[in-house]
Amino acid sequence: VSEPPPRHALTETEILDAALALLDAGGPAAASIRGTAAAVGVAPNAVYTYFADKASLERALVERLLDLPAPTTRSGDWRSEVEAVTLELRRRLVAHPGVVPLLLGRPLAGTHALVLGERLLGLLGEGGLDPAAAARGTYAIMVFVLGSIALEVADVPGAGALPPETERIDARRAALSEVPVGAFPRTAAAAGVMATWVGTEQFGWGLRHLLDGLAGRRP
Amino acid sequence: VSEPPPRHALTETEILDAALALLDAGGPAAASIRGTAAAVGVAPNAVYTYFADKASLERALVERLLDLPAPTTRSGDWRSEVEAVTLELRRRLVAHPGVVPLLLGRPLAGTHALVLGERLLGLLGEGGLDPAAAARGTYAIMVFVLGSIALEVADVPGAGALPPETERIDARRAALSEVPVGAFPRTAAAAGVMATWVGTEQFGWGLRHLLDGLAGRRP
DNA sequence: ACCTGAACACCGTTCAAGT
DNA sequence: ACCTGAACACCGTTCAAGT
Repeated sequence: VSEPPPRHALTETEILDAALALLDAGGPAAASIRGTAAAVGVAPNAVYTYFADKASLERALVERLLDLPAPTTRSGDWRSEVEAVTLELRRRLVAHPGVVPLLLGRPLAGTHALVLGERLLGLLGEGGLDPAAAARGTYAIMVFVLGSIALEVADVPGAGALPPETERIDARRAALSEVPVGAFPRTAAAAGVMATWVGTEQFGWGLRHLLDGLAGRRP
Repeated sequence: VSEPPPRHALTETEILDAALALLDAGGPAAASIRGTAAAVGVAPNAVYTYFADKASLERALVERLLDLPAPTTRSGDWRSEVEAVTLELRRRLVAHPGVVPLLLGRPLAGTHALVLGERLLGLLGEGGLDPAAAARGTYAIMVFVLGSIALEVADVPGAGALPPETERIDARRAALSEVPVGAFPRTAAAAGVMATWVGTEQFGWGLRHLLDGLAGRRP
């Protein structure tokens, strides 16, 4: 006799999709086990059939976001290639701000983090860095990328998705305009420049200068 | 007639001390309002006399940790001065790993963050960077410092304080030794170097190379 | 194998009441 | 002004039970 089909043909992907949607809509706290279960239409404890605990679900969510597409074409030299791969990583994470705290809260130990590290190691080797410097340089680049993303996502007040860049620039400008000029003259003077540091431009500027330093080359 | 003294002469500092102690002992989740209240011997809702909500308490905790001692002596040129101030910031944050997620989760908008930014702006100005480059460079340095701290703290598995460096190096070595050599040849080859990247040394290495790049100077 | 109902031990926060 | 008791609406997780 054949078995009756299960009432819910639930999959891990379905659960992760629901959790990510909640995260995007409501911020880091929104992706509760109970909320995710409700979103896919099961009882809270049904989630434990697929994930051992909440940490496992979060790990899977992060891992999926770090699964960058394999590079197909070379855009240029090793420097622009490093820029391309880190920009893609940044784009993905900034698109899902709620996942960023989950990424920053646990070790960068997954398969896709290894893939990324291996790729950066190869590119820095191409750049003429000896193996030790390439390894340390790879770590420094990851530090810069994750730090950029952390600061960018932290700047968004509410939960959910990042507002468009023009709004974020206006918000920064408003915040910086309240810096007391007497106590912070340099900050106040630089406020105009600093307000526009939203998005990929400031990221690219800093990364290129870091690569300059790693390559021992004048910017 | 004189008023009777309050039963508990509670202060904000007392509450923050208790919350920090819980954070250091039990990790980010340990500093609950209820736990903190119990630690100082009051009912949970008594905390709301001093802090509007949990976010306010966390903000105060972060702000207190960013209150770096004012520089008294100049250690050398602008580069070593940048290194000194960021090392001090890193030292403080790494000493209280539980606070790091709280710092990374909200905008860097407090008074002490402004003080730090103003100081870095001045130092980069000394280094000959024009105001715009000094402003962008300051942001890049903050990105690198916070990224370093995030990665370092995230690498610690359990809650509470960071274990001694020798233990952390052993743990990294063990984790890296399990990287499949076939799929990740460069990572496996560099595992020996990478295992020892705990602590201030790798931080200083990366920071100096970033400053090299910002200053347009060969390392 | 997969799901549910019910429960346990927690949360942050609010409100009315006490001193 | 400051604190408490009690309650509300949440959590993650476990366990026994159902199919």
